Amino acid sequence: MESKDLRDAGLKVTLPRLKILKMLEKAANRHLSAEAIYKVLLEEGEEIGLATVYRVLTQFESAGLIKRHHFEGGNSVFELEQGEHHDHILCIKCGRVDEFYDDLIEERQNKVAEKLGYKMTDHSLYMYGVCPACNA
Amino acid sequence: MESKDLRDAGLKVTLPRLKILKMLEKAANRHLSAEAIYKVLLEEGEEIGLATVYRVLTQFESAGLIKRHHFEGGNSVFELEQGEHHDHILCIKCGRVDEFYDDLIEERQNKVAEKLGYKMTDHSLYMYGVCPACNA
DNA sequence: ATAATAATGAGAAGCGTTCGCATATTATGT
DNA sequence: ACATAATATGCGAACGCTTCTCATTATTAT
Ligand SMILES: [Mn+2]
Ligand SMILES: [Mn+2]
Ligand SMILES: [Zn+2]
Ligand SMILES: [Zn+2]
Repeated sequence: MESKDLRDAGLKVTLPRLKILKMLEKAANRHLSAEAIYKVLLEEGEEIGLATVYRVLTQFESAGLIKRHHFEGGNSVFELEQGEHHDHILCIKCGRVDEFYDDLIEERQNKVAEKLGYKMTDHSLYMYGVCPACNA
Repeated sequence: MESKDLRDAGLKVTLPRLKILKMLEKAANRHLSAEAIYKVLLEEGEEIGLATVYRVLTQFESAGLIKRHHFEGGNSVFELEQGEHHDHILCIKCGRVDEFYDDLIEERQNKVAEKLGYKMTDHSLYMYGVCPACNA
């Protein structure tokens, strides 16, 4: 239940927060922009402001409920945090996003950071290309 | 000589282009923002507009003379293209940028793209952490 | 030199995002 | 349930980075 998730995160249970969280859980596309979320809510007849969407998403991020990504070209996208880390590959033709996880890449990243004397806190790996469908 | 580089790229040889290219070649910091380049040129007494800096950098990028990076947090940075691809690790405390290249990571990326049926055109890998100096 | 062509600087505009504030909603204690 | 305190909301203005517009100036080809 979404209300519990919000309370656990120390956030008041409000309509905008419930709607946004539900949308991130049910959306066909796992990766949504603030603008996209805002538009869908408007179309569903909600009275919501774009500033609220941004505010709530930032709060969700701080609370660890969602993750923010900076894909190439403009705006941020958000996805539900579901424990397992993964990286992304994007189609430059149709915008499709696929997820992957590669143990060896993760391991080598740690090795590189260690060799350079860094204490790594985060990393982002984005790959860009043409997806199978767009190759036909 | 910079004039030749510009002509080879099909660009007219102008003062702003020469200055910017020279700065990218001589700068202590390999990774410069448009704003940073602009400020230095102003301090050196040049009459230049920020719009020109942005325009020229975009042209250099199209001509393959430089590479643009979108590091976390705000503005793009540019560096001279010198043949060998590399990735970056950034210090979140002092902003230091280190470069690295890992054969195994590159290879695994290709494997991942292949498995997912993508024709990869590009990738960006940024790692974030605390550098050796900032750990002391 | 001249004419044709392209680049420049200045400021306005664009875009995604955040801020400020008066109003509305939620949580708390009775 | 009700009053109260605390917090969140929607709106519009403002922000920071980047691109555009356009009259002026510089570069190239003749
Ligand atoms: Mn994802
Ligand atoms: Mn570099
Ligand atoms: Zn595609
Ligand atoms: Zn550092």
